[in-house]
Amino acid sequence: MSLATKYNPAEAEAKWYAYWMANGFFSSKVDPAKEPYTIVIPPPNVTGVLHMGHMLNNTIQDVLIRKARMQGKNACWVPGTDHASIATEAKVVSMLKERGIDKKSITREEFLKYAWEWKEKYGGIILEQLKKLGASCDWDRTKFTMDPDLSDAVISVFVDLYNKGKIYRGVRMVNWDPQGKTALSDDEVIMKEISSKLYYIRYQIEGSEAEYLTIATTRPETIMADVAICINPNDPRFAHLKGKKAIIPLINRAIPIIEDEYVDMEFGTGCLKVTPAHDVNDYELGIKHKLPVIDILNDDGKLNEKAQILVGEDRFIARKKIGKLLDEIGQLEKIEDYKSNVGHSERTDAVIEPKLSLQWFLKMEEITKPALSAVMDDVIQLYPPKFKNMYRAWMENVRDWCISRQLWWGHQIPAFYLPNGEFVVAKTKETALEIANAKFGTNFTIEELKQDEDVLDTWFSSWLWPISVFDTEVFSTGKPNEDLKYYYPTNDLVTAPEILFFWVARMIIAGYEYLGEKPFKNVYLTGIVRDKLGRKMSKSLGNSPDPLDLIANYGADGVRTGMLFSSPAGNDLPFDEKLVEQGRNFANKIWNAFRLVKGWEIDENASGDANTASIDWFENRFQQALAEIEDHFDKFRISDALMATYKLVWDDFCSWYLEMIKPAYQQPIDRPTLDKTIVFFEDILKILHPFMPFLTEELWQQMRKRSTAEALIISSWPTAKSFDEKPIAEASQVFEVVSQVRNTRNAKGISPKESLSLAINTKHPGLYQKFEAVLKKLANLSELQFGEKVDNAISFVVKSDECFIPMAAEVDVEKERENLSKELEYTKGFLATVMKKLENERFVSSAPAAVVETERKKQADAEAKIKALEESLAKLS
RNA sequence: GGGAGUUUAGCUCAGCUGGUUCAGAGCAUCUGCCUUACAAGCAGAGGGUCGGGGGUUCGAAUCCCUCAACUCCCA
Repeated sequence: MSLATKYNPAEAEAKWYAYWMANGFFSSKVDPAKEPYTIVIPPPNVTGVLHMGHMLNNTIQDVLIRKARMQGKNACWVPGTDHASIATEAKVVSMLKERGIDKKSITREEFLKYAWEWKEKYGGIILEQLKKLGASCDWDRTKFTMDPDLSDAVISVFVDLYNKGKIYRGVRMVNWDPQGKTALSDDEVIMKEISSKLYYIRYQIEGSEAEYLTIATTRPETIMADVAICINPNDPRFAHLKGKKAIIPLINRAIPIIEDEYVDMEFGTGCLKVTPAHDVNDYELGIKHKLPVIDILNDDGKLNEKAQILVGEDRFIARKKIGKLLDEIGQLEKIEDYKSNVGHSERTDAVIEPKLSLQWFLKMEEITKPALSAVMDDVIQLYPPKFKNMYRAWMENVRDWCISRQLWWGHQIPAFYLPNGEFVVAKTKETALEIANAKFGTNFTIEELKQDEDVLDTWFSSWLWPISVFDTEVFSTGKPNEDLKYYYPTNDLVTAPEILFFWVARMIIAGYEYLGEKPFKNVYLTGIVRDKLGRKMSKSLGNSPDPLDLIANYGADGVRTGMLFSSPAGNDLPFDEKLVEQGRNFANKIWNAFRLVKGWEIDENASGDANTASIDWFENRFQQALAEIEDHFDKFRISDALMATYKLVWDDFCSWYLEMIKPAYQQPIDRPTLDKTIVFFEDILKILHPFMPFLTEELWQQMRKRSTAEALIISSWPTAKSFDEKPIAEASQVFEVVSQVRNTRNAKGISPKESLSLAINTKHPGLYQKFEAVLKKLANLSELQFGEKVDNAISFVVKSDECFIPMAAEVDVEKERENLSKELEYTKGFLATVMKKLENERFVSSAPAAVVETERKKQADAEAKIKALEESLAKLS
């Protein structure tokens, strides 16, 4: 035996990945004769590194694509990355900072040069890491959202939607990240519960020295931006204040007291300060009551001169100082502890500042309609379907999408501002100039046009991904190319529920808007990978293992199966290294099964008759398991498909089948059995391949000499055939007898080496005779007899068959009686529950015939078993 | 505050439109084994009032009501 007792993954992984690549097995070309099966990768951040979430997500995609490939489909998995504006720009800014360069001191062009350098250096590392996992992407198709053609597509779409009147520019309250100095979409804001303080502040009533009202606020630093105090018109406490004015403390500016039922009389003091520039609700209120807007904060979150006091102070420092100042002049009534939900930037974690600013928006109301019905009508299927509700809630209450970002890294908005204060949207500056001069009858020069400084939200490019990876021109031409016609719509999308709205919904929107067709048929939503304590794995917590270390320690196949053991769709995966250990052990088990089979000598003259029953059983059992596995795959129950495969391989193939046909030590095997066993092994390698590509290819190639065209990765998936339940049931009855004999050994402390004899009192001796060789081998029996009564024996009952193991030593009759009685009691109890049903007239008359029939069968089985047990008991005396 | 989801063995989860010994699987635990494919293993075993309560039904983990706990989304 030349093979090591332990599988060494590292070597196989490097070898076979290179082999698959060299032979172009991952690549896909349009072929109308074949059915396409397409997945587009959720593009990871170009400068990111592989984390556990990617591992789970991409393992699932690879399982799906490898299976489809083996099923003869034209499998195409398109890889790529996105430019992740905010995250990447933040990284570049801090890289420049380390080099002593301030972003403000350099031009946009210089900055972009650094950014591209950064991208060239770190970009694509993540794709190389995916190869270690075994990802069988068509790497020739690798795309990046800022590739020139993909960028062109983004710009075309912007211009198109603008021309259709769906994109507009407007002043809106946005989520402002003062640290990243950019607007964020609602989805990029994370709400966190924060302990803060509620400040109770007194505002003097104008024209009355002693009279004042009190407001409660968590943001005292914004009082200088107050433009009104609002009371509820139904609130008797403040009726006397109607029409009067209040004076803002510290700056002594008088503001009107207005009335609106919006004010909650229960909350705080019932008086609300209205600050339209710094609160979304106040902004709406301001519009309703035609109030002015005073914005006292700069883009960086510091107070500006409109605040009059504390100019230049940071908002949080100002908050504390205002509190102190108010206290000094006696206008601070009290401070209470208070918990509130405060928005934080997903990227920088800065507290979000509601801010009025001029941004670009996409109107969502009309454009989302086909995308909503596609999911509601299951034209696009979500797995698990529970996410439909969430999807609908979002789509029905969707707000216009703020698509501009105050960044440089990304697609610069193609809007050009003219000296006359107007602007023109066009793909290029040249076109913009033509349009401008034609429209306004002007003679502007190209130098006079100034392009919008902002870039587009990254999602505004990735929402085109399932289209633009195949065809970037269709957005302007309307004519799909051959690739797009063939591969679109794609089949399955595998992604995280967190981005169901950000990305999945928007891809659906774009798909219908530009092709009138869904971008994918199925959306498989994975869970979040968490640590043992249930925390999300993150770099900042340091609770995530390095995926590449895991691969090095447990093998890619071990990690892949480990990730899938416990990850039903949509459920979080509480990661435990035990799982990948189990995966590794499984790989090793298969490896050793191979060592066994590979080590057998052949006796060409030997007959295989003794093994025909075993072979017949496994053939049917394999088909039964295959049907089950296919069903799991159809329903996207990937972990269940893996578990069914795992049990078939470990329990049925290794623990039963191989033991059944295994020749005695150093004895040869017969040719027919070996040939059949190798076919079984090959089928097993096939169904394992999507989960464990490396190990299976390695063993496949060692099994026989293979040509390139015979590689496992492109071999054909086993064909499902109908199967016969009978041999499966017969074998399981025989296995039950084997287990009972082993159990008896265990209970009596008899060594497995000591052979026993067995007598069975049965109406079906043929069943046992068929498996006689197997029974003798697996239970270590010297003799198998059929007959009525055996003296001094331990007995047990399987189905209605009495089994006796004669003992050399005296059997403890009382103990045996006790055991048999116990089982008799149980069976009688069971029979009673069955009879209760059958004696119930209403059950017999109202239950379906098949159900009644099974109950009758249960009755017959139980009665037979009771009879056998009673006979065994009688023999004990 | 509004909505959704979850609750089944120590852990992670199956259990489809109520009815096959339906109370399951994997892991973990316990017992005995280094039996020449595999100790990363082999052979056995134990373990749950299906969150609580009520109802519908011949029959409920499954359907309805109610309470409780946890999670997520939105405000």
